[in-house]
Amino acid sequence: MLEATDPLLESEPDRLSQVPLTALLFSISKKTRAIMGLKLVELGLHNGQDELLLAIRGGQPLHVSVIAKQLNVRPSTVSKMLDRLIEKGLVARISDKNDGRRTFVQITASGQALCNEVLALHESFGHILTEKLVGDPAVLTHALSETEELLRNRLQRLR
Amino acid sequence: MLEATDPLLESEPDRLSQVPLTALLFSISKKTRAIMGLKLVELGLHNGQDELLLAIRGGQPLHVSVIAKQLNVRPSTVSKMLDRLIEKGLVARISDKNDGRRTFVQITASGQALCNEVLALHESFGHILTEKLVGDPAVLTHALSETEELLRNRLQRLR
DNA sequence: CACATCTCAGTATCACTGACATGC
DNA sequence: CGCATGTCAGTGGTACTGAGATGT
Repeated sequence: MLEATDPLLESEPDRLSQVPLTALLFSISKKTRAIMGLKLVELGLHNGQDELLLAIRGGQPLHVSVIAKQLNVRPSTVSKMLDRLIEKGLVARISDKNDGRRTFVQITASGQALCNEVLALHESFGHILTEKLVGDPAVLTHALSETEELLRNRLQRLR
Repeated sequence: MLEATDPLLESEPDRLSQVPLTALLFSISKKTRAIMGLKLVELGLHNGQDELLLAIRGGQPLHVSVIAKQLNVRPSTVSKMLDRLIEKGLVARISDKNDGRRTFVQITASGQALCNEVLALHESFGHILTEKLVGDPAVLTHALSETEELLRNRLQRLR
């Protein structure tokens, strides 16, 4: 159906190969999100909470604004997410004694445990990706790596 | 930082290249969604409405359940999205005279116009992806194509 | 006082479930 | 009647804006 390797298509990449490329990228994004959403529900999580958990899995407390920057969302969004994660006992708010305005966020023991499950999920997801891959995984990784960098730069410029 | 082309990494792909691969994929998904979300707001759209519009851009009316299947969501979700898109004058509900239970969804003229802007957006997005790419675009397209197919199969099995 | 940080209230949207009306 | 299709009500989550509280 898709004939990316057809040399004829490369003669006019500006018009022919871009729309399919973006269509692919959008499709991949939506499906990745959808699949992860289904998997995360099994862990009792929703579609952005894993990212927050992973951000603080190191154990050292992070400030709300730092997390917000990392997740590319507003501090108020993080604050509301924290309410829910705290209710589940996965994270904790800790006041910063050096600066009363700031709030530290720390992962709890059960949050850490869940985090490991999330990581296992990621690994099994990677398994799916590579096990049926006919091409070289390194090629895919490299292509995705480049794509990710482009998007990261782009997003920073837009924010 | 990432050394995907290092042959040493390929010796044990099961453990070494999977987590980075999924991390990349997740990062790409989130960033694509974020960037598109920002762009769509400029068109007065939100993050899933473009997909619905594109689904019916052909002009021929589609049933709600068909659209739902295409977007991988429930018919009730589509129904609520329709309320909002109808309010903006982008789509219309049309009753099916052959089957009173069913509802056709058709794009309006202004919906079609907006759809073209969405497509232009996709094209410019593709431009971003390819213009700074050092490798062969066909390689990237092929890799993404394979990834998309894997995810599609996986999502169908989970649904 | 000006500024930073976070929280809170309110809004919009996606997506789900479950109940219901309608029609085959 | 049983089944399918779509809508509606309600819930829960992300994410935003803008207003406030608190502290530097």
